[in-house]
Order: sequence, then structure tokens, then C-alpha cells
Amino acid sequence: MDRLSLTFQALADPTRRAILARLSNGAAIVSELSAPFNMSLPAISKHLKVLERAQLISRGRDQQWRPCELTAAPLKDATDWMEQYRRFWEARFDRLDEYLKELQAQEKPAATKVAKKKPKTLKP
Amino acid sequence: MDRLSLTFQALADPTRRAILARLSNGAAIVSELSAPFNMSLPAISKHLKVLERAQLISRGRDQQWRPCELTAAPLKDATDWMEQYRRFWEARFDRLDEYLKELQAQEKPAATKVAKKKPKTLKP
DNA sequence: TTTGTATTTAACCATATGGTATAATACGTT
DNA sequence: AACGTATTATACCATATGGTTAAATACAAA
Repeated sequence: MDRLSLTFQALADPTRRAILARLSNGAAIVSELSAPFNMSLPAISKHLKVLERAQLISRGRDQQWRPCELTAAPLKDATDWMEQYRRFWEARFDRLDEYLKELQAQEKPAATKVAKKKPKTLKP
Repeated sequence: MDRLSLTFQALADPTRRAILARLSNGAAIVSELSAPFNMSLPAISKHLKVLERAQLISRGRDQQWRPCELTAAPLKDATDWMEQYRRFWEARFDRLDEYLKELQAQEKPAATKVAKKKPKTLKP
């Protein structure tokens, strides 16, 4: 699977996002990470494997413990990808778009030929 | 499923991301969206349903066509969530962290008591 | 060497996902 | 009314996901 898909897929679960949030306060071992969840250890272990596959965490070894550490690089790629859509959610872009269309309509009102049947608008 | 999970899950597929990219150039109908893919129409229809469930697109109706439009609001929420991790991927944060630990270690070198056995480092 | 603690593996289950092919539906045109 | 085009619904399939319990592994300590 491609890297971006791996990243988004790993983020698409509240347990895994909570684990990342915990790790943003510093490295932790598996049992620490599992504490807040009403879930078996193997389940947490699987979630960690998903995060590791997405390279969102890295794991070391200290005696019988397996400390986990956040590695946020893939999050940079993900935000970079999203940035491309920023203009779509920012300040009144939609209204500006509407406004431009209206302007265009006013500029050549005589050119109206086909008068598209039922140009039913999209949902608000 | 929670909104953030829905968003990330919808983004975790290259076909769906490509559809969003296409829609960033303006609304399109289903057959237009399906054109670039070597995939059946029902498959595209399913992908659109996933995007719609995540509220990343909205759909209207114009005769027998179902125009799709990008609605990027959930992407804002997703980036907002990611922003919380920005400091982790930005400029040498890891090295700064290392540096601070070293400083701390130097400040009270006499306090060394337990000398942690095998503090094997995490993966680079 | 046995015991205890931390974690992973294996086997299993239910449900979700991403795809297909084949109807069925919606709508405009002839 | 019949046809054509655009799209969705159904039924099906293989594989993935998220969880479980029970067993296996890794390491320290007694």
C-alpha cells in the first residue's frame, strides 16, 4: 500500500489516535499505552503494529519492555497533501465562487442560448 | 463512527484521493469521475458513497446525472488535528530534545543513582 | 531452575472493504 | 410505449480489520 494510504488508514481509528496523543508526551511502554483502554493487550499490540507499519511510531527494546516513540514524519506528508485543499475550506471561498459566477452571468446576458433545463442546484 | 475517523478512512484510498483531486477542478458527474480508472462504475459509485458519508463531497441531481462537488470542511478538521503534531516533524526538534536531555544530565552528574541497565536506544 | 512480568503469536470470530457482474431505476428522447 | 444513457442496487467473492482467548516468548529476579 502507498505511504499516504498507510498513514491515513492508521489515523482512521480513535484508539490509535489516542495512542499517538499519549506518545506526544514522550515515549512509553506497551502496558502504559494500554492502560486507558478497556481492551486486551493483544489488541493494543495490533494497533501498535499498524502504527509501526505506517512509520508513525518506532519501537526499541529495554529489557522486557518495548518502548514506543512517536515519529511524526508521515504526518508532515499528510498535511502537505491536505494543504492543497486549504483554499476550499478557507474564508468564504464558496461565496467568492458564487459571486464570480454571477458576475460572469451579468457580463454577457445576451449570449443566453440554451438556458439549461432544470439546473437544479447542489445541496447547500 | 466518529467524524475524524470517517475522514481519515475516506482518505486512505488512492482512488478516492484522486477523485477529490479531480473535484478540486470543479464539479463533475460520475462517469467523468470514473474515466481515469480501470474500474467498474459500481466500484466508483461505492467510493463516492464513502466520500459522501465522510461529507467530503456533496451530490446534486441534474436530469439523470449526479454531479459531485467537493466539500472540504472535514479536511480542515483533519489538518487542525494534525497541527497538534507539527512541532514533532519540524526543524530538528528531535536534536533539540537530545540536547536538552544532555544539558539535564550535565547539570546534576552527581545525582546518578541507578544508572539504568542497558538503556538501548530506540531505532534511529 | 523456577517464577513473575511484559509482550507477541496463533487461532478464531464477526464485520468491513474493495472489487466484480448483473439487474434495477431514473430520466430524456424517439 | 420503447429505447438509450447515467447511475445505483443486489448478490457475490476475497481479503482486511478489530476484537477475543490461550499459548508462546523474552528477560529479570528469586
